[in-house]
Amino acid sequence: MMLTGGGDLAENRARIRDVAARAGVSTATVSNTLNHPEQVAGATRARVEQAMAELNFVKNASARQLRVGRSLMVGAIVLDISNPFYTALIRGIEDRLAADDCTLLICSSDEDPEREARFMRLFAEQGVRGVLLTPSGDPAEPLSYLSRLGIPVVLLDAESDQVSSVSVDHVAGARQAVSHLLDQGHRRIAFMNGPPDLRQCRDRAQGAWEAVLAHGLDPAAVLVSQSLASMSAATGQAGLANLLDQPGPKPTAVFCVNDVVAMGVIRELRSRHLALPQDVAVVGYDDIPFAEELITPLSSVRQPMHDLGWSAVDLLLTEPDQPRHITFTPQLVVRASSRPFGPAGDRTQV
Amino acid sequence: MMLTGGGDLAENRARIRDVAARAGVSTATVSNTLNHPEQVAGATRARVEQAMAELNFVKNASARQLRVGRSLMVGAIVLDISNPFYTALIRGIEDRLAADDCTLLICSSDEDPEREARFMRLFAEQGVRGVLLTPSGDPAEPLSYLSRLGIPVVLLDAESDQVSSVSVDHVAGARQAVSHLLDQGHRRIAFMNGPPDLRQCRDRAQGAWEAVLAHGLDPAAVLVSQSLASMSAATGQAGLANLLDQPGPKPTAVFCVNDVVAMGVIRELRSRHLALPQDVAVVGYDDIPFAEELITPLSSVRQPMHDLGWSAVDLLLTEPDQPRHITFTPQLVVRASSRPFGPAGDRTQV
DNA sequence: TTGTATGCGTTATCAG
DNA sequence: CTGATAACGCATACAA
Repeated sequence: MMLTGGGDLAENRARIRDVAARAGVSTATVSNTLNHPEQVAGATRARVEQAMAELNFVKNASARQLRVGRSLMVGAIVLDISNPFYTALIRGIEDRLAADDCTLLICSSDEDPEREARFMRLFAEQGVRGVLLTPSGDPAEPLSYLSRLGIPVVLLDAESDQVSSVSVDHVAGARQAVSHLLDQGHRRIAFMNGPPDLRQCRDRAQGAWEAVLAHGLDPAAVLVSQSLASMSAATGQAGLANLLDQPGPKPTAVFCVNDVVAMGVIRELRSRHLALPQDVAVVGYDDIPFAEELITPLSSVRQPMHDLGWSAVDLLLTEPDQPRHITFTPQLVVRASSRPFGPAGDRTQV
Repeated sequence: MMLTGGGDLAENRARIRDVAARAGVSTATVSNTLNHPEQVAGATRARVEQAMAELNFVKNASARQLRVGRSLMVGAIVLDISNPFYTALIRGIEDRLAADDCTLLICSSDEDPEREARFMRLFAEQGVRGVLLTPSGDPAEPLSYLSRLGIPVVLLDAESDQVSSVSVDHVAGARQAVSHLLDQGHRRIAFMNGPPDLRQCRDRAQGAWEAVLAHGLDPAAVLVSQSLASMSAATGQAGLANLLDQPGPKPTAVFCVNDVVAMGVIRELRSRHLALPQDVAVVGYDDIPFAEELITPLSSVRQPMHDLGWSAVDLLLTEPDQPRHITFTPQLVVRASSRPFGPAGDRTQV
């Protein structure tokens, strides 16, 4: 009848029981001191607190969570933690989370639905209080998984009528970017897009299309699109190389699905000795902090990264009866990479 | 005697008990199917697995952890998650962690010892299997806290004879950077350093000093150092502004404690219409992916970010009897920001 | 090969 | 205001 029980890690870790013994009270009182201090007499509370200090008492979150059924953790899945856009988003998330003193379990799906599913399971096993999801593809599957388990979700950059979501009007964002390029006289515009599985990519394609139509031009003639398998500098560079190697008229401008891809594009332009913006203009998306510091400061569509994260958590923790949808409007910031005249180092808005 | 028990979250979540009932076996058999499948007969195992699928069974990590005493999570504290250096490090950490299928709990201390301490407590409460720590100051306190609780630690960019650590030879790194600037003829070099609480900052100061001595010059005359309260673009910019506003001879070169600070410095130079590198040369540290894409490609001391993270986890999970210390040697990458001749857009090494 | 029974550390109920 | 005690879901020793 020898149970091994207890792990090796917590060998000599003080439990509530030990604190109780030392303070000469019951475990219930210790627990109350911890969770309902107002119900404990000042003197006893002091004794208990002293005992806790002396024994280096640390709560056992597993035991607590097992008992109460929910944790103070929130899970978040972002597409790519290396992208400064997502680290800025994470800041917003953490700031709002701190107010409810929850902590964040962040995972980077790297746009891989399988990784995403794995992290989903992890979150479920951990009993997170909720999940913020930037889906790698169709959110239907992860959504039904979480809903079956009763875990609240807020979608980022995706929508569903089942759950709340926070989005950016990417149609408008892309429209601004492409309109701007058309205004500059560009009539052959490459669009380095991400995988069409991502709604934000489809929306940006839509916005680009609309902008061309609004200028009374034929989108099929003006836009030459390329879908990248993932959104990294490397794929952006390879994508543009591929596009430029095709026969036919070359684009005079490139609109990129995000700034990291734009960095790859710029790298490729430079390696071909194409001048930016004289030979080819470039506009990115996200307006990460590095955008304005690049060799040629990059025009970009700014998203309110911090607010996105903040609002998403707010929806999650507030949990309205009806799913709510918040939409932000992005703002094009024009810099030298798409402004043909004036000194390259010249800085303008923002 | 009505116990509320169980939380609201997991209201209708299948437990091992439910799976057992459905499969017509005992809970022990279900548990075995999960953790020791080889001990279960093929037929029963199939029945159990089917039942799990039908019920959407998800393990309860809290209960499991409470029983076995340790979790499969590892905690990591980085100084600043917005800095691409740390996201690259995190990649290395995750890659190694995946091999032991552990998951990562990442927190950004923002160089604040209080935040660091809070996360430390969180890790302890969660019963993490170990901690990777980039300390915000003197590691003595967090170290003794964790050791009291029996939680293994590996230090990053800090050392102690109590625990294993992974470092970079920052003395050598700074020496290379400053030697290079001296070789270019600079005799008045500003050093925008971080807080002296950080060992890596003290080491880099030491390396800078040594480089000047090695050139037979007087460090006090050549180096003008400034300690920034934190290492961000904003503090870097403010620091340089402050320094340039002082009376006396102006520096002709700036060595920055990291690339993000260098970005701020460059911003300030630009706002004063000082040309890079003709008026002032700049060298950064870390060689983040953006360094070579900046307006003027930035010379920087490259650290093996991925390997740093990977090795740290390896030490943590291997847990040698004796603390081990791994030291990497960084490598200066020279780019246009510190090379006075040749066209600015010219790219060389790497 | 499978089933029975027990305890991990905590919290909440209820009685004193 | 405090104490005794039963669960929370799971993994294990041991019996069958």
